[in-house]
Amino acid sequence: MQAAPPQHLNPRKRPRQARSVATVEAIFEATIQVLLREGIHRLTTTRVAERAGVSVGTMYQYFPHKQALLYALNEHYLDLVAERVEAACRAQYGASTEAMVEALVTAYWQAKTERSEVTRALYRSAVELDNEALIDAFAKRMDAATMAMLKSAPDADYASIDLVNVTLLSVIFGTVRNVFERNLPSAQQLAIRRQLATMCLSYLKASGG
Amino acid sequence: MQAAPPQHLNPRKRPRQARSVATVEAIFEATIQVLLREGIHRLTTTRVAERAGVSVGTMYQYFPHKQALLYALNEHYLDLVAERVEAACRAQYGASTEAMVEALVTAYWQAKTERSEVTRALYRSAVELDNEALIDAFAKRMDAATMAMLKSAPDADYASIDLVNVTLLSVIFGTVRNVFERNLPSAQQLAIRRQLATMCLSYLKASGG
DNA sequence: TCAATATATGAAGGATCATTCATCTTTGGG
DNA sequence: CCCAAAGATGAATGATCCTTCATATATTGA
Repeated sequence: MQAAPPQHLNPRKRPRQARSVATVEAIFEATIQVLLREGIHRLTTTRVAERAGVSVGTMYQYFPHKQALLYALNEHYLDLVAERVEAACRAQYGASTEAMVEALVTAYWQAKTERSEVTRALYRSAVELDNEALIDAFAKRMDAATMAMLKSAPDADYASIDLVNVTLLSVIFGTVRNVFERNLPSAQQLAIRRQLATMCLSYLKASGG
Repeated sequence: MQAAPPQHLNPRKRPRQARSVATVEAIFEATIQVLLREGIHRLTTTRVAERAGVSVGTMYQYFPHKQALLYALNEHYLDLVAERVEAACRAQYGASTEAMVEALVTAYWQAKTERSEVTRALYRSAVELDNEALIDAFAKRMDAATMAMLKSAPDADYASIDLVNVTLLSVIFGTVRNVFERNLPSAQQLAIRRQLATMCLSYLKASGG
């Protein structure tokens, strides 16, 4: 995610020695842990530092403030998700519409639910964070990835591919989050996921796929 | 929303005189205002009281603590949304599948986006709030409302209506939220809404509607 | 009109937190 | 081996907040 972060959210300095690289990693990990175990209103710089096994001061060497830490964390996470979806899309170039939809739904769903507590924690950390730039960049990346995939379909000819594409993504991303947040039994989650894929496929077919 | 709130979130006492009814209303309104103008991390009991034109002490006569206030606020809001969707569903008993889907998508979409800043503010207020009971109750109400509507269709016979119904709701609710949060231009929002209705309709048709 | 009850006040207590900075320790290239 | 730069420390500061309670005012039914 190379969205230029809002000025004030820039990291303070980059780790140069192996020691500090480890420190920064520990801080990220600790942030997730605290978020998970204590919730966002108990996510304290001191607590994070403590769990990371460093002192508060150290944290402030790399992040100018708490928000910057959370920003960086979200950036990292979205990057992982984006990469996985992109890879899944690339793998389907020239494939059938059916394979494309299946791959897209599966890739996104898994990326989000594999470590669902972490995902949940990050959703929470993002509230009240100026991360519009992050979300935008993510959306654009996903848009480009799926668009390229759809265009490579040998048997498809969409009337308005932009609209079809943005709809597809909105529906998939939205549904995943909704199911995810309702914390339904996993059997039901799986069933819905299948239905979703079916629904998207018939939508694409009807739209020229 | 009659979900028994977690014990600790119960309101402290009910307003009995006209005066205090007005006070409670003012507090609700003020909470939304503060949430809107200042964000959740500046949502302070003092600030809310100030904006409501009462003293902090007064707030604590009706809400045992901040969380209880936010809980009550969300309860109120979800109630409004639920009522509107229920009414929309009731109005379509016996109608065509097409009319049903259109009505459902429109009702929910409008309920959420009509005062979109308020919706956004409430989404934020709900984070880090023990409102699972609220969400569950809301989901159940919606489930019942749409299920009754679908069953009343003269021309439909769904293989597994439970799954179809829960999928439909997940997709609609999820998509609305996704589009909503991405803050797309309203022309595009409208276009996606139309696509969504189309998509749901073809899904229902294919499922036996 | 007059208690009894309901409602409102807001200063003060107690707690938590984000952030800084003077000081100390470690690292790695020469 | 040495030292300049990098990294780490954590007590202290200043600010903000939630919540309480002793006190004051308003309302209502009799």
